[in-house]
Amino acid sequence: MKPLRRDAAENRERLLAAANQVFADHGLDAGVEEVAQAAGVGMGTLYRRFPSKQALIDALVGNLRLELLELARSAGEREDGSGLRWLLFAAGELQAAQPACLQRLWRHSDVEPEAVTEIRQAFADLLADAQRHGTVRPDVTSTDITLVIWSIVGIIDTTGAVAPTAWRRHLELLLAGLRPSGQPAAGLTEPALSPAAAAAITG
Amino acid sequence: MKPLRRDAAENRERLLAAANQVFADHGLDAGVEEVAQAAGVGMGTLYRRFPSKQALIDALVGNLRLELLELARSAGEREDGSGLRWLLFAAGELQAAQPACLQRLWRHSDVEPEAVTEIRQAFADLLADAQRHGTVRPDVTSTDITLVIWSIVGIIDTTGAVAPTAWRRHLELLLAGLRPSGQPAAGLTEPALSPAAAAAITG
Amino acid sequence: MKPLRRDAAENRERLLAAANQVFADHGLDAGVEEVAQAAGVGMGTLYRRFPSKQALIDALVGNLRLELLELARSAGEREDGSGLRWLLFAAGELQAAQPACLQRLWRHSDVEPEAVTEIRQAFADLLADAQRHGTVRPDVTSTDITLVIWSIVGIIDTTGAVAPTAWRRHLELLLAGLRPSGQPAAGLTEPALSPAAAAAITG
Amino acid sequence: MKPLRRDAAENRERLLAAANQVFADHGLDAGVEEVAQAAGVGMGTLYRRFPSKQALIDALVGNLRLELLELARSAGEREDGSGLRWLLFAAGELQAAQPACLQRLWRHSDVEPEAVTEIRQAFADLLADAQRHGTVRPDVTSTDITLVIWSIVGIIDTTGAVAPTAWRRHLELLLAGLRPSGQPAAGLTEPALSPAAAAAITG
DNA sequence: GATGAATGAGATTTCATTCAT
DNA sequence: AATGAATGAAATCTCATTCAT
Repeated sequence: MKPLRRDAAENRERLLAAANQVFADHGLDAGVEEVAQAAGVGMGTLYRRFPSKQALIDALVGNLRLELLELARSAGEREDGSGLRWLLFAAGELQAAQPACLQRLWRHSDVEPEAVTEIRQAFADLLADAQRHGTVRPDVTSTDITLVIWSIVGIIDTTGAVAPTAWRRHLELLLAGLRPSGQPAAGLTEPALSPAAAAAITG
Repeated sequence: MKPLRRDAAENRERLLAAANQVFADHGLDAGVEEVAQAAGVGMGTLYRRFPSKQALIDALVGNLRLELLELARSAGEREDGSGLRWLLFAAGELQAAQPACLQRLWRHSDVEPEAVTEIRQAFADLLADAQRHGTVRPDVTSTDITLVIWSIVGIIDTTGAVAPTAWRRHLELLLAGLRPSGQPAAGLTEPALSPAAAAAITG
Repeated sequence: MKPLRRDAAENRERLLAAANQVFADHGLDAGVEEVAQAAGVGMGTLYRRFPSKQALIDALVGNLRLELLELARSAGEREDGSGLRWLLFAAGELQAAQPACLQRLWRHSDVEPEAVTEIRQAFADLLADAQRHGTVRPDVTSTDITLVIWSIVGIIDTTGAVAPTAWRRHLELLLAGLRPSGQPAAGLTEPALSPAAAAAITG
Repeated sequence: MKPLRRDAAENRERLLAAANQVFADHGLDAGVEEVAQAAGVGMGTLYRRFPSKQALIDALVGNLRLELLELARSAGEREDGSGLRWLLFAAGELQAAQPACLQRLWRHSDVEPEAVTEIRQAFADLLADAQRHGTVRPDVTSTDITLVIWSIVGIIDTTGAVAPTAWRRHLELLLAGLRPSGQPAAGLTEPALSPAAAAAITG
């Protein structure tokens, strides 16, 4: 596993960036040739770096998982019960910024499986922490948080192209649903999706 | 637009049912030949009924939109403020039962546009009704409800194959987030997604 | 395993014939597109009949093996000790006429394995018969006959394009080598390869 | 045509040796990259020494032809009529030891054409010598000997990987076929191909 | 001179769509 | 009208050859 030559490493990065762009714009069905062109390299270079289209997608997924892991670790350092909320927003930002393979991100695949496990554990710990601090009702489970993420993915998947921050307000509402019974709901600070945008999305 | 002969109409229905099954099982990338086989007809018949694969998908989308419209109209007849909640659950059931083209359902397309408009209006009315009855906080907008639906779509898309009812609990949490500040949160009656299922999905 | 429609069966035959021609002329490395064009059909038709290039080659090999089996059975009906000689010449003719996949014909592959077994057995029986009739020396084994065939394959492979009958005289010499010690050698009735042809082959 | 620097000459030899190995193991379709790796050099070095894959193969062919020429000259020094037999066995040994490009060895190509001519002439002379000594029947021609060689090539090509000496017994039989009518056949001293090996080859 | 990354034409294979039977 | 075979453009992937380091 020797390190890549500098030019090779550059091409690898350009390919990943191009793939992110192309797949985000045209979906994972976009041809690899388009990716290669967007990266400014030939087909052969793409296939030298990534032995198959799947491997290219996997690399994107893996990168994203690792970035999420970084965020999860950062969130774990907070000790005031705000880590869960912080991580959910941070994960949303990351996913909204890199929507190329959202559909594969949380689907079974063998890329960086330890990262997934650790992220899941981090969410569980942060949930417990939040519940200890009384900001989340006690009957919420770890898998409820998982669903929160998948819910956000669904929103970004639908609205991302037109209203890339619409998910934030939805997350606020979700978090309001998680608060303990007695605790008063905070006001919604994020703006709602504009009706015009909603109409543009749905047709 | 003369009516179809009876056998032709039968073929049409069988094709739609087969498409629903096949696309739900293998995604929209599944081949049209598989659909024709599942319907027990030849390719020529499929293309006589639907001039393109896209037209077939559009027909599924249109049907679903019309069914949702039916539900929306039913919900509108409720006058006790419960219509919004009822419609959201009913729409979830429908979407979980027919996950073939969820991703296209709420994307721009010219199939049954009046239905979409009317559904959107129905949600707006039901929201106003709920707010009038004090079951939803007043700063929730109509597009917030739209996002609730897309959120549920995201959940079903991810969990549907393994845990087809997992979305219900999430919707309960979401609805809890919509409740006015003073109103105490109800207990969660739907079961949470099992950790085993979550692990099976994510890998 | 329903029978093919007439037109489909025709196309199948034309593809096999075209493949025989193209592979014989340009080797197995020839592109499948060339085969399709030679058959006068589109690529899709080729791949509808044969799911891969390998399957196409296998079909050729299988056909040839079955034809050889027919010959072997015919040879077995002779009871005057001449069956071995007859079969060797007949197999030579067949192989010289269809040199497309000689190299795969006798290599391990799972096409019609029973045919191979039966052919091998036929040769063994014919050898024993010839030895009983005193036309082949007793220390010749069944695998010696196998090598005779592979030897002929080598000749056809090299000379087939220029001198498609050159193998015959070589087979006469080989058979002379198999005769019992006392038996006088017959005259060579087949013409020798012309020096000009040999020079043309070797360069 | 200045001589190569010592290290360059070394690289050339290592490339030829590697090509012999790789092509023998995986056929001439093996990639040039594999050859370069086996030789422990980079692609650029390979292409500096040999301007194309064909040139590399040609070099192997040329070497083999020159080695055969050496053998032919040695055989010519024998004056007891045994030269032909000796050369055929020696050529067989050489070809069995270097089976990388047997199929090209006797095909038209412009590498070392004088060697080919001289080898052919040597065989013709040795044949005449053998006939003069009465060890080969008079109606055998020079091209018959050529076919003997190609026959051996066919055997090695098929059996070489499993039974690298199987060709010897076949050559004995062939030589028996060449002996004059009156001369008694010698016993076969080489072992026959085992049935197990034959089965392993054919499948 | 040596290296190995980059190139891109060409190979195999798929599949939405058309058309002869 | 129904069938399913035929079509061919487009996708993924390979590899002999070139070229920047």
